[in-house]
Amino acid sequence: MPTVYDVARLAGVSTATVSRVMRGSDLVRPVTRDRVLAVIEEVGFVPDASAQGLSRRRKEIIGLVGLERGVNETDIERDGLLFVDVVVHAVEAVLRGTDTSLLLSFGPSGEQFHDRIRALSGKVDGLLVVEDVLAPAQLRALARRLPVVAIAASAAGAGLDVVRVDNPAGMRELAMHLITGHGYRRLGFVGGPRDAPDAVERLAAFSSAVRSVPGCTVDVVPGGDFSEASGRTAARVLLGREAIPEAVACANDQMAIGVMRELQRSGIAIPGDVAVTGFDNIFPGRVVDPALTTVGQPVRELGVRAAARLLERIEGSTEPARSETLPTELVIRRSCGCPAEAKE
Amino acid sequence: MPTVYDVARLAGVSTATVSRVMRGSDLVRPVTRDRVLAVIEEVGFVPDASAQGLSRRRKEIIGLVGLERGVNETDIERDGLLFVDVVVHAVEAVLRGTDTSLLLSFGPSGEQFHDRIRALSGKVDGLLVVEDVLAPAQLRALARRLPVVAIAASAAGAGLDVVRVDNPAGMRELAMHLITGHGYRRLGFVGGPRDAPDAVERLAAFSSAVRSVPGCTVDVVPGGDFSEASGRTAARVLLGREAIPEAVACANDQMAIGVMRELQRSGIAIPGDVAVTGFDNIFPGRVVDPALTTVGQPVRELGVRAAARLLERIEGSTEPARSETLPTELVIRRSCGCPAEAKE
DNA sequence: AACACGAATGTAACCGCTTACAACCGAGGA
DNA sequence: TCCTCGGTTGTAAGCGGTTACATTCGTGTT
Repeated sequence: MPTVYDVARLAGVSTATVSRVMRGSDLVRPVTRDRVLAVIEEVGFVPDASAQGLSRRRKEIIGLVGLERGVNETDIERDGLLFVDVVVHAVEAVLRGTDTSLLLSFGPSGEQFHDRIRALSGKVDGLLVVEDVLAPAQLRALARRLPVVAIAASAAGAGLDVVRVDNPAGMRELAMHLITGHGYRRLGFVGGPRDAPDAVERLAAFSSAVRSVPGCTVDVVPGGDFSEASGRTAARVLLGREAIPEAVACANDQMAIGVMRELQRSGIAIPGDVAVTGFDNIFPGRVVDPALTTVGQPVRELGVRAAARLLERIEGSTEPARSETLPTELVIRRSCGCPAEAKE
Repeated sequence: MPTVYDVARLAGVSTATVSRVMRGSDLVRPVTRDRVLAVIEEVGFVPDASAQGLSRRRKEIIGLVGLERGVNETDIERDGLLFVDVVVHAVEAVLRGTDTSLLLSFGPSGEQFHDRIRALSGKVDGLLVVEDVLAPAQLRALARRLPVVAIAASAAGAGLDVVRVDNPAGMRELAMHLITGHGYRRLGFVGGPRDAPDAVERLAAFSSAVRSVPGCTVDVVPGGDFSEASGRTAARVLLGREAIPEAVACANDQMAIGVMRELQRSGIAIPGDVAVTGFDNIFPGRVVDPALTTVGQPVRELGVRAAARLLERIEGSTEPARSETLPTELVIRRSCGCPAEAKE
C-alpha cells in the first residue's frame, strides 16, 4: 500500500507537498501539482483514513445507532421498510454532499449494546441516536464526549438536540376524524412496544382525545411489538371482548394490517363493521384491501434534519440544544369508512 | 478527551500497561488491572479509533456500497424494504458478534460515486459491493487494494469473491409452474433495469424457459425501474397490445403489484383473466389481493454469507476466490391462479 | 548470599498524515 | 548590486495508540 512517502519520493517532492495536493491547497505550483497527481494516479495512492483522522482530529464519519426490532430473521425480510431504514437512507443522502461517511449499528437496547455504542463512539465524530436505545443518563454521558442528535427520542430537555415528529397532534387529528367525521363513539386502540416513545405518545394522545369527547370510550389493547403478527394477536383479543369497537386505531401500520386481516378472517367487514386505522403511512398500507387510513410522518425529513444538525454541531456550532418537532399528515383512505379516493 | 497518557498518569502506570489492560492482555497483575480500569471508568476513557487503526493496521470497519435506486424521495418512503436494506441488516447482525462496524454508502453508479468509493476504501478494512455499482475494471482495481466481496453482482470470474442467488433456476421453476401447472401458453414478462444484473438474468431465464416449450410465446415489456409505478406503466403497454398474455411474470414484486393494480383498474380479473407473478417475496406481496405468487430469495442469507466471507478475507484467508450461489424458493399464492393456500 | 528465571512493567520507536514554521527562490525596488 | 517580499517547498514535530525489547522485581536455588 503506497503512502505519502512513496508518492513524495516518486514525485521528487516532500510529503508536505503531497499532502497539500491531496487536500487541494492552492499554494502549490500547477506544474508541481500535476506531477504529484500523476504519481498518485499511477501508484493508486489512497490516504489512510486512520492516519488522517489522527492528525486532523476529524474522522469524517458519523454513527447512527438504532434498535433492531425484527429479532426473528424472517420478520425483517417480510416487513416493510423500517423506520430506521428510511432514516438511514435520508442521512446517507445528506452525507453524499460531504465527505463524511455513515457508520451503522443496530441492536436491542441493553447493557451489552451500550458497550458497543461506547466503543463505537471512538470511531466517529458525532452520533445519531434513533429512538430510545439508551437510558437518558447514558445518552447524556455520550453527549458529553461528542455531538449527539436524538431522533424520535422521548428524552426531552436532556440538554441535547432532538428531532421528532408531532405524534400527539397527528393522533388527535385522526381521532377527531373518526369521531367527528364518522360519528364513531366506541373506539379501540392497539398499542405498541412500551419502550418505543412514539408508541407511548400515540396511545396517550388517542386516549385523551377520545375521552375529551363526551360519550366516547376507548378500549385499549396494549403491548404489541409493531409487527403484523402482534396486530393479529390484538385482533383476537378484541374478538374476545363483549363488543368490538366501531373503530380501531393502531400504533402503527403493520399492526393495523394484521388487525384488519385477522378481523376479515372472522368475517368482519372493514370498514363496514369495524373501521381500522394505522400510523406511519408505509407502502403496504396502500395496497391492502381496503387501503389503510393512516397518519403520515415525514420520516425522511426527520433524518435529513437530524443529519444536518449533527454536521453543524461537528463543525462547532455552539448554539444551545434545540428540539425540533415536525408535523404529521392525515392520510385518508378507505379503511376508516371514507369513500374510495378518486386520485391514485 | 482523555488519552492513554492521562489514564497512565492517573493510575501510576505506563501507557503500555494501560494498552494491555484495554486489550485484555493477561500479563497484567489483577491489582494493577483493577486500578487502571477504575481510572478508565472514572475519566470515561474511550480509545481513539484513528490512533488504534494507525498503529494496529486494522480499522475494524468494513464498508458496504450499493445503489440508491429511489431517487425520488417519496419512493423510498413508500416502497418496501429494499434489497440492500435487508442485506445491511443481515451484515450488521453478523458484525454484532465482532467488534467490527459497518460503514455505508449508497449512490447511483457513475464516476462521481466511484471517487466516493475510492475515498471510502481508505476508511475500511474490506468492502461489500452490492449489485453492479462499479464497472468490472474498477471492481478489480478495488479488490487489489483490499478484500472485496461482491453480492448479487454479475461480474463473475473477476478473481474476487461473489455471493449470489440462482435467479435463472428460480425463474425457470416459476415459468414451468405457469406453463405446466396452469397450462398457460401466451406468456408476458415485465423487465427491470438494464443495469441490474438480477433483472437481466431473470428476463433471460424466463424467456429461454418459455421458448423451450413448443407452442409457448413470450411478450417482453422491457426496462422498468423496479418501482410500482413502472409496473403500472408496463401494464398500460400490455393493454395496448392486440392480445394480453394469459400470464405476466415480472422482474420483481413491486412491479408485479403495479401491474396487478393497473390491470384490475381496467376491469381485468386476476388471476381469472390474467395471472401475474413477481420475484423477491417482499411483505406487500402477501397482503395485496390476490396474494402474489413469487420467487423468494434468501436475501438475508446472502448478506450473512458475504459478511462472513469478507471477515475471513480480512483475517488473512488466502484461499482462491470463490463464487457461491444460493437457491431460490418458489412461493405459490393466488395471483398465478392457484387456489388460496390453506395455511397462513 | 549470590544467582537464575519468569512475571510484570516501563521505554521508546513506529504507524501515515498534517501543518506550523523555517528555508529558499526569483523578481522588483532602492 | 543588495535587499525585500510574496510565493513555493521542505523539515520535523506532533496526533494517540501499540508493541518489541529492555528493565525491574520477587522468588526459589544452590
